[in-house]
Amino acid sequence: MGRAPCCDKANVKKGPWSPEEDAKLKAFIEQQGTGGNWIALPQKIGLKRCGKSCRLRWLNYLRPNIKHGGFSEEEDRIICSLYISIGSRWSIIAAQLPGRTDNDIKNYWNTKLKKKLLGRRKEQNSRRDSNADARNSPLMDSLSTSALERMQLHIQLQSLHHPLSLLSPSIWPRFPPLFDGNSIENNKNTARNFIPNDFAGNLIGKPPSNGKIGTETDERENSTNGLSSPHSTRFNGDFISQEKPVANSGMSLEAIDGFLMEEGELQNGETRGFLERETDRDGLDCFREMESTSENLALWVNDSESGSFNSWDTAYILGTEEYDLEHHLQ
DNA sequence: AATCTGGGCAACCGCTATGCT
DNA sequence: GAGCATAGCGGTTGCCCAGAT
Repeated sequence: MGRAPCCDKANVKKGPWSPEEDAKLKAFIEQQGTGGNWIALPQKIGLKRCGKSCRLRWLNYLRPNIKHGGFSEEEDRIICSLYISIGSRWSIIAAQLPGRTDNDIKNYWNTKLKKKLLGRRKEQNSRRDSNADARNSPLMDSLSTSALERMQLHIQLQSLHHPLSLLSPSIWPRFPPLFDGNSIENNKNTARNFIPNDFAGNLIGKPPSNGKIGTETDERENSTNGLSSPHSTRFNGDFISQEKPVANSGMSLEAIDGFLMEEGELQNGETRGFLERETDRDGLDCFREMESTSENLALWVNDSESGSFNSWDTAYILGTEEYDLEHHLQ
């Protein structure tokens, strides 16, 4: 027998929220909080809504200090930086942008930012075709969509800086890391080198107590009234502050700025001061993923259900020097 | 003016993680 | 440890609207 539904689907209203519903929900939560039980909340206040729907409405729309639209360039860069590093972990990305919701960022990325970054330089298509053999390899097939997308972004970035590099028959041109020199500590090929500092220090620094690869839990509404601590994210018990945006991100904002170059600069082959180092390509976990696929598959956390790899999880493993791999693999 | 098309965004769905008994 | 309820997350859907035809 399957699990009982969280609500009576037949008697639950769907679709857009009315101002009256918003007012009811907002007033109740502001006065009494969620009571730690979203499922029971709609009944308490006489809303014919699913508890999950109430939670989503509160988190994404009614919660105080929510910002909608009008993303700044600084926010663009942070989103790009984190997406390239950790992929579509929207809740984590949102944690670094106070007032922004994961849904908002996800929509913004899917509808605007991604196109902004990937849609440039259509004339580069023929060059990319020259690498078709590499892209069609079994190795590439085993990579997650997210990793491929991030790799595509990085390759594009590479092509901007070294236009001839994509003519190379090798799929492993030298990919300079997307970091400034300050964040690279001892070049130990750890995730600390490419995960923004807050993550490296507070999220990756400790192995999970249960030996499982980390999962993150958004704690924004876990307080009793759902109002306090609107920006703290838990990762296996370690909290990171969301009050401190990644201004000191390990990934140089100037590097991300390269994504946002205007077409004229591209045409002129100009760059704006990113990708100065030529030492390695370990700056991005999408490449780490590729290497792992061919050589170190055992290090990977393979989600056999979905068939996808999780590059953030890998970043966790590789980024934790003291982490016991054997323990993880047991 | 009517219809079509695509973008933007709110909301929903399904799955996994977590906590409790 | 098992089973269940709930929370949370990310992907997807579908509606609305503006611009194009």
